[in-house]
Amino acid sequence: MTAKKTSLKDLSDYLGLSQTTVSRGLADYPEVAARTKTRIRQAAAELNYAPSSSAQKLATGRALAIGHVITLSDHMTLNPFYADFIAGAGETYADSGYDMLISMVSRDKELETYRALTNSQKVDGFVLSEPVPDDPRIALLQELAIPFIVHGRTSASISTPSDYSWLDVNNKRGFETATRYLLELGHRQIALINGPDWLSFAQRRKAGFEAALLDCGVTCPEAWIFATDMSERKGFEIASQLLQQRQRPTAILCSSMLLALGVQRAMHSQGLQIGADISLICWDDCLSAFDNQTTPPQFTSMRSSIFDAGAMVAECLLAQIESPTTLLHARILEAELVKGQSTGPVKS
Amino acid sequence: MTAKKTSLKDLSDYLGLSQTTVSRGLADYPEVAARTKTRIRQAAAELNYAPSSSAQKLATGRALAIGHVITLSDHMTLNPFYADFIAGAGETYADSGYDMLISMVSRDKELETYRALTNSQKVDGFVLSEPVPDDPRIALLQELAIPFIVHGRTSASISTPSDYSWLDVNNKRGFETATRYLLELGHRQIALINGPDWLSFAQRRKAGFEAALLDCGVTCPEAWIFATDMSERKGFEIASQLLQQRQRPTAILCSSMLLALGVQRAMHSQGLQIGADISLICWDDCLSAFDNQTTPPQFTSMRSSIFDAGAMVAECLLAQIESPTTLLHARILEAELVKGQSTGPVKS
DNA sequence: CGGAAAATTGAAAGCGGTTTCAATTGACGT
DNA sequence: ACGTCAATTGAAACCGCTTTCAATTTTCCG
Repeated sequence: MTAKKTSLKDLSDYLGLSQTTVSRGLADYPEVAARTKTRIRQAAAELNYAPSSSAQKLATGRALAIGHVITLSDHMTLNPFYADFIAGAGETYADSGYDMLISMVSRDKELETYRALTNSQKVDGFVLSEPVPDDPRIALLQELAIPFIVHGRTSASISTPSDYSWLDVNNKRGFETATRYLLELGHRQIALINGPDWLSFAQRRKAGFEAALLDCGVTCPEAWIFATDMSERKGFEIASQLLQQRQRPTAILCSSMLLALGVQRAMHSQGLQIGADISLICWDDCLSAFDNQTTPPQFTSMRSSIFDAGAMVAECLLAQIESPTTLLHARILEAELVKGQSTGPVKS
Repeated sequence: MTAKKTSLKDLSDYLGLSQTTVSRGLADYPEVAARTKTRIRQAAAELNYAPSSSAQKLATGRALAIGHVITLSDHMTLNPFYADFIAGAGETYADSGYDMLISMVSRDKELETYRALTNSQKVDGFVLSEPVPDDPRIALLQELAIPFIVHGRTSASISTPSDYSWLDVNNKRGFETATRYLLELGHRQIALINGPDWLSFAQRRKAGFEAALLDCGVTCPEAWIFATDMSERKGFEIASQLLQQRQRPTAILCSSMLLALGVQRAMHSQGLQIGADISLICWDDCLSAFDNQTTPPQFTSMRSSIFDAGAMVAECLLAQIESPTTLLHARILEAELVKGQSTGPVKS
């Protein structure tokens, strides 16, 4: 019943043309007569022809695919930020005819996976996420000489030219701005619930937080700075503990909306009014599952769409792949302070 | 500097053997002498040889890849459930040497994408998610004669043999059990906040809910049954409205923990105590970002790990691909009722 | 030691495209 | 009608691996 897949040969036989001409016709080469092209296209559609991707890859050497290697941590957690990021990137790939290859591996197989994907030529490039300072993946990919781009960056300052491509949001300035805003509102007792402290972005946010405080001569006890997984539950647990102390903060800065939801729950369960009793600002990645887009928004936040970031990262990478002469990309995005209902002047 | 990728030919030349033997040696064919094999392996490691995947695909006809086509809906939302599901499947693929190919496309390009991936032989099979009754994707894939498995199922009852493979959780029984539990606690005014009503799983959950009610002669006003996107915000909005009615439910059943979090926020903001004033049961997919695993759990829920489901689905599909004689898989999982802090006897 | 059977290894034909270089066809000017 | 040059089309090599079938080498026994 189901005839075998039609190959180029089938198609050319059917048309009474050579494979060469048909191949060219489909690729829209100028030297093929217009009439022939139409004929070819029509026959292709008729026979439902699609070139075998592997044959194409073999012949051209291009895989037309981008790799994302995701490490499932110990608790097998795939964070929702990554999901939105991937969605953004994926859309761009699809629009450009690229495929997205995702490898879920444990951390100990991570480097090996990059190497294998590269050697077997399954992908034309990689996107790295969640860089850590001095990330070994970067060194490896440079050695393998395969194009890649980092979402985030390791440790270089913005102005230092780096030897790899990256696109990052200005985490430091973002939290500096947020902190300043709290300070303007009169807050002096501010706690920070940050992401895992080995990640570069978390380090930068903390730096921004501290810079703003320092600038105003305000200090924050070490015990009020938390580095944690960014889950609702952690937000709840940390805030619950924080709010029971005799001396408690009048404002809290969270590295994600998930954490903020947890904090909110803790506040509610202790009968505290968000915005009135305690102010809260969170980073808002504009995740589709947590939209903070009501007017006014539920949370005052530093907003920067991670979906859009995914799309931009993908674009840069593809540009780099398609024209190898392209210089490295290094780009910083600014997050926007969005005033919502979760902040207010400090209670006197 | 970076030498060209080593090919099989390079390797065999280096060893003074034929490509045939080297190829066989690497694939561990029995007819290759043990000593030769070791020599080959060693040289391969030395030269950092990895076969070109496209050449391999071309020669064997197997892509060693599974496709997941994800449609970004109008709001470009990628739901977090899917992320966990994918993670589970991805892990299985990686363990079996398969790649995961993800295509993010708009809904109108969906079918076309399945067709293209199949025709270009980029994948050996597909995993479908979120089936709708009479899903056109199923018909298409059957026509294309490519292996696939559905997470969920269309409309057949459990016992009816279906003409495609699927793995589903018993949504109907799950919500029937949950509803019964609420009834046992004395609740008679129960509202349902369900997922989008065109999705099969939502229809089944609703059926379970109604079956349990009917069984006890309890009725639920149509206005208390909601079909909605499963986001925190929707949960909040719906519950806010629901709780302001003069006659309000004493218990609420939610199709996801995300919705439950929103409901919880609405209750808090109206000064209601969850579990005491109003009981709440939600479906818990064990998403990594929302763990409900404290003891006792925050929410009473019907629990069934979607990560595990992803892994199981992947296993079934791979089995089907590797031995085409394998019969279709059709398997149902039961969700577990986990009693948490969000339910209590009805207030009299 | 001779020869058949068993163990290894190789040559070459695909797999299904792309691309180089040559061949054919057609148009045009004289 | 004929030569010339541009416009089209083809033949065949090649991409890197698998696999069929044949060739070669060993091993084993009478």
